[in-house]
Amino acid sequence: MPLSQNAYHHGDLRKALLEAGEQLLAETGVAALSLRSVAKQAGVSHAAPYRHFKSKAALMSGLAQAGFGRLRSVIRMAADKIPYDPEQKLVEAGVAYVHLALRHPELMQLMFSTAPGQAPDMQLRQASMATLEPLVDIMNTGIEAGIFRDREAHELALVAWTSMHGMAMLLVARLMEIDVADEKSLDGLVRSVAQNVIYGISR
Amino acid sequence: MPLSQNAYHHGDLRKALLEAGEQLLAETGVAALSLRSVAKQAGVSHAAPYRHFKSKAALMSGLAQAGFGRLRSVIRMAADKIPYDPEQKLVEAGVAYVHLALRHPELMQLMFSTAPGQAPDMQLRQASMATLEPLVDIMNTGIEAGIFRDREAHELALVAWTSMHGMAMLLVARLMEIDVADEKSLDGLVRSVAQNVIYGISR
DNA sequence: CAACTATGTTTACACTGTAAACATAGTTGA
DNA sequence: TCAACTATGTTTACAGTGTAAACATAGTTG
Repeated sequence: MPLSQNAYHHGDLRKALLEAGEQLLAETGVAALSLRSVAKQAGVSHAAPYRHFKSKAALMSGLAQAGFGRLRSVIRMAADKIPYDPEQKLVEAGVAYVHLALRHPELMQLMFSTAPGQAPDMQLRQASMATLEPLVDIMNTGIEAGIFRDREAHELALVAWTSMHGMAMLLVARLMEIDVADEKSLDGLVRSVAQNVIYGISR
Repeated sequence: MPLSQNAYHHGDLRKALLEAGEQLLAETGVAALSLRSVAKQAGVSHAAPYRHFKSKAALMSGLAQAGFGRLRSVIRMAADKIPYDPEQKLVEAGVAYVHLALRHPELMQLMFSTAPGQAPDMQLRQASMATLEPLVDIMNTGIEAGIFRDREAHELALVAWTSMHGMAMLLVARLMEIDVADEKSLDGLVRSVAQNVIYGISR
């Protein structure tokens, strides 16, 4: 039995470690997320992770990449729910962005706290920039429909991304004076900011 | 000599620790910033900081507060340089925000990485929200001058803050495809985003 | 000047990331 | 077939971490 799990060889420890890390991240927070605790959660010795990740940072990067995947997917799903209206697509994308951030604050912090001032590894960078894709798509349809100003879609998408991201991170850090648990007022804030962004990019 | 420095009692160890922390933060990065290294840098034993900060987190919070003070001051100075034009004030505030972030990426990361999902201590929260004040002032003058839309200044300031902040943090994390060292293109990006924000809040 | 308080140091402990030496299982080539 | 090899685990070791407790010293106050 080559790929099965037995006492010694795990089967797919890499995936198991990422899952264990994700769970511990949500439960205990990013500060308490140690390599050793992840290994224990996955049921292996504390040095086993080094066969699949060259350092703790590499494991973290793996978790962050998965997070970016989910973020992009959530944004795209939110936009796809609205069939035609690009403005409404943008609003819903913003709401989805903020909601995901507040449901997984620890993951969000991890994703965007690459060692500051030094480049993240290429895979992580690629995963993060993929976040922009759904926004660029929205902008393109909006531009073609004559709703948004005729600039490069990338430029307009950046405006949307920066403000969504800033809002999400300030909310996660509890640095804005708003009760995050009150979904009514939270969504109101998001829609207000999103609407102002739309004003800015509409013709 | 009551307040002098002698072999045993330091004089003002609290301030010395904050200064040592600030220096080490810039030099070695937030990941390598340990309580013990700060104590050593300040020339005291590794447990001495506990007489002035109840935990490492409290020291970090102190550093973050000082950072918020600098951020607010930099924003205000940038806005004050422009005498009349509120739009231009806003652009310069954005440029200043991003420049400070890129000159002190480690500090920035520290300031906005409060343990996610749980409220920061009141002093830190207060310090962070004071960042909004210069922006609110700009909005008020813009609204009174009939340049910006007649909404609550706070609402408009939030739009500006979120997008400035998002851009700054994405740049610090090196998650945007732009050469941060190239000041020309960096400022171009900032001004582009700022201009779009202004479109959005202008009447 | 005795008691008290503030502010340091020393010692101790459990935990961390990581490297090195070792063990075991699966794969491969003569 | 089975010996060599590789992949993937474990164990042991080490320096560094945050923090608590016991202790030491200086400044302040009755």
